[in-house]
Amino acid sequence: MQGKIQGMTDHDEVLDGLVQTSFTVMALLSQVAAAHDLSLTQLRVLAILRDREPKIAELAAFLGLERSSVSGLIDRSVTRGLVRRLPSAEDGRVVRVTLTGDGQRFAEELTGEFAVLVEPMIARLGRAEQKRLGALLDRLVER
Amino acid sequence: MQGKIQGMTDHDEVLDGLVQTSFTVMALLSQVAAAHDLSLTQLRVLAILRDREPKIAELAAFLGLERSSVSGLIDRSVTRGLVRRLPSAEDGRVVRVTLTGDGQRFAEELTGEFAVLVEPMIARLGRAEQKRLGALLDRLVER
DNA sequence: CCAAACTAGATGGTAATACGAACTAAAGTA
DNA sequence: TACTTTAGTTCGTATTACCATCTAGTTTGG
Repeated sequence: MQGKIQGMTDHDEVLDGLVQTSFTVMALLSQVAAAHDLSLTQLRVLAILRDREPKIAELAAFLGLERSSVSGLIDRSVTRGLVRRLPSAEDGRVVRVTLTGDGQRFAEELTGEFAVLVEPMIARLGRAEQKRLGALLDRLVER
Repeated sequence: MQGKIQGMTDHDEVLDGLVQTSFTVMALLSQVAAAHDLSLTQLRVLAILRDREPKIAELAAFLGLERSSVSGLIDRSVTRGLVRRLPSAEDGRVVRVTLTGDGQRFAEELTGEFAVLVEPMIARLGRAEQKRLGALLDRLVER
């Protein structure tokens, strides 16, 4: 890219940094996904399911998609054996989505691959800076 | 979301923060795009063209897409009068893509709307922290 | 200096998303 | 029990991106 642009306020600089960083991160995620014939959204679903067992509607809210879209999304992952639909005991209408064993292993693998790809980026910062960045980002997305 | 997860190293925390932040930023960008009947990619093209006049191939490399995809992408933006194809004088094969006047105004507008949406996020940090975050992010994506 | 090889971009066919509207089944409510 | 609401699915449609192919302009080698 082109580095800092003249005449930028601090505010603009954060803004630009966030956008640049986000596109870079998304590109790396897409790369991992593509390497395993997954869409970015499918990758995201696997990541989300690592520590949750959401209903379809919750998953939709999480992803910012319509329920109908998620339904199809889950279909494809079920077909690949990565994910399972569990009927809910309390409410016969709801479905809980969970990772299968394969899905879990796959999700770990993908996480690892992503970590390897981001590593060189993160490594540009020293330990202390990493810690500070982590804390700042956490505050940004908190709640 | 769920805040910090136990047993995370600093390293993992940055990683997680980057992903969370990226998805949030992308969601805001998508929101701006959707409000104006643009795809995220189209929005991105407008942003890129604000300070560049790339050939199709360069644009493709930038976006991480195939040239054929970019060709269609530009078609749609041309139809909307936002963008123009300029033949190159030196090489009769190449096309330079540039913003029209409308496109420029539109791009400014979109940038402004995005800034408004991100503002509350950034405002969670104090001035000094914003500055530090900006600097750290810049180092991450430098070059 | 002209034919062959290469390059930039466009086109056409295909597959994956995502949406909205309509539908089914299960709860909740009056 | 009938009416309404809710969860999820299904279906038809539009958009997006890919790959393979094609066209036109450029470069190179004989």
